[in-house]
Amino acid sequence: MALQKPSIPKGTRDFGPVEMSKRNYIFNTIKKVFQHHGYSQIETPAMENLDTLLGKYGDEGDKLLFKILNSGDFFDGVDPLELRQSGSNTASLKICEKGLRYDLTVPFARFVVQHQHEIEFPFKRYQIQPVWRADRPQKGRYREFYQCDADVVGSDSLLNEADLISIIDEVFQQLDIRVKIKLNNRKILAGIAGYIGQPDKITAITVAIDKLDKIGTEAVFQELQLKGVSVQGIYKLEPLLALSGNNTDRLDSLRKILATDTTGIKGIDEATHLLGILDTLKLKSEVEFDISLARGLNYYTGTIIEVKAQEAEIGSICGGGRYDDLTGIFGLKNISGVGISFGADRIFDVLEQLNRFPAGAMESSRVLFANFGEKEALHCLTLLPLLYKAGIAAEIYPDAAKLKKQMAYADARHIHYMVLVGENEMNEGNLTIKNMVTGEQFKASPEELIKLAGC
RNA sequence: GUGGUCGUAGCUCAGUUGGUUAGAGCGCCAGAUUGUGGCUCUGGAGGUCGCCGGUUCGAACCCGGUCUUCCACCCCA
Repeated sequence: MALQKPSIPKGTRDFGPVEMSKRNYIFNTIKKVFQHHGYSQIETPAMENLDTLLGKYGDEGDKLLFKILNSGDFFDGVDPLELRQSGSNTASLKICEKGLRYDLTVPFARFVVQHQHEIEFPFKRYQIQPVWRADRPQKGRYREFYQCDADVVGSDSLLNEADLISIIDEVFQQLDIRVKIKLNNRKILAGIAGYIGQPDKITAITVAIDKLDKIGTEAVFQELQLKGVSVQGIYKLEPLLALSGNNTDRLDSLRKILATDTTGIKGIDEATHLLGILDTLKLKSEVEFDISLARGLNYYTGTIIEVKAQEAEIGSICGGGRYDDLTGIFGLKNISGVGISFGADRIFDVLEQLNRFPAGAMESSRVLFANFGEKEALHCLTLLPLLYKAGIAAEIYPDAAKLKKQMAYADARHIHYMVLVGENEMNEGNLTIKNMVTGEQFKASPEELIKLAGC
């Protein structure tokens, strides 16, 4: 067999020990905050039935689904002629019944409906798992990446939104990333679409104005025209996008403009109420009400949340929102949910860029016993359990290699203490401890080692 | 899905109009130092120039295809 060059699929990555330490630092931080706020963990399978996934993310989303070819003879019972004529998209549905999950929210909705009788509502769950998108990779954009989701279903109280936003605030506080939390409300966007007389164009309008700060007002108007929004509509839209003042000012102005639109007013009420709650929470992060925030996912119906890193140029690192009827499609009506999703991989990129991983994020042993030979090694092996019992990560170098090599190994792995027990130490009944950071070296007892390495 | 871009040592990258034996820094290994890492010095190993094909007396260099990387759209964490 010809030697084959090993490789992994486009848009996927391997993670080495150093990267995993750093990733675990992110996951652990997020996980801990989720748990403190009373969320319980669940997991769902990597693959879902395709009909669970299809139609939940819009046409674009459907295209980005990875589909899994049926096992066995997938052509069995399929008319080849019909297959050929139906086009590759439709054809794929005839030979694939499963797909890789695209996010964690839809599988969660499925989970809630399927297990509704075992669940205590309101149900607060968190989930940290990879998702897959058949997108074209770019920086900060992968085909396999992790999402860290927290959702509350079965309660439409805005306290849930506030709780999730304070989670966001806490997580980024702990990770030492300065962020801006942007808020909007889908009902306001619907109200705007109604106000300018084109409620049917809500998607086109939201997608277009979402690009406002990126491409500017002119380009947004051009795109709107292209999408069939009338000139009068755009004329009415203009002052809305130009609103100024603080969050409250802008909401108040909006309230006057959208006065006759009940949906719009409801959205404004929600946003105002939420901002009021957040005010009393005294968050560390800046919270901004932003009318141009749209977010693509079709299922959002109320609050929309997006988080941007202040110090790094990267897409959003966390997003979320309220969806009133996600479970409805699976047969469970009147269950409202709200959730957020941290993009762990982008957060990784931000921390890497800002060099903000703490030194302690490097997981490694704290103590390395040098190996001077069989007899000495056995002696060290009897000491190791003492360290383990004290919760200290420790190991012995497996080979009686040159000390130089063993020390270089400790150095490379950032091991803090090297313990030397050779013939002399064994006879004297003590240890030589070398601090690999300061370089100082001294004799001590095992108890002193534990005391030293333990803190 | 559309348009572009990149690929040379483990890593970051040089490599002249196509011309003999493809280089550097870092890293790695060994020695200077038989129980002492980092710093220094000396030496060494390491290459299908992404892959396949074409043009040519001759290709890392030119052409086509393909895979990968990154970028702009689209969309998104």
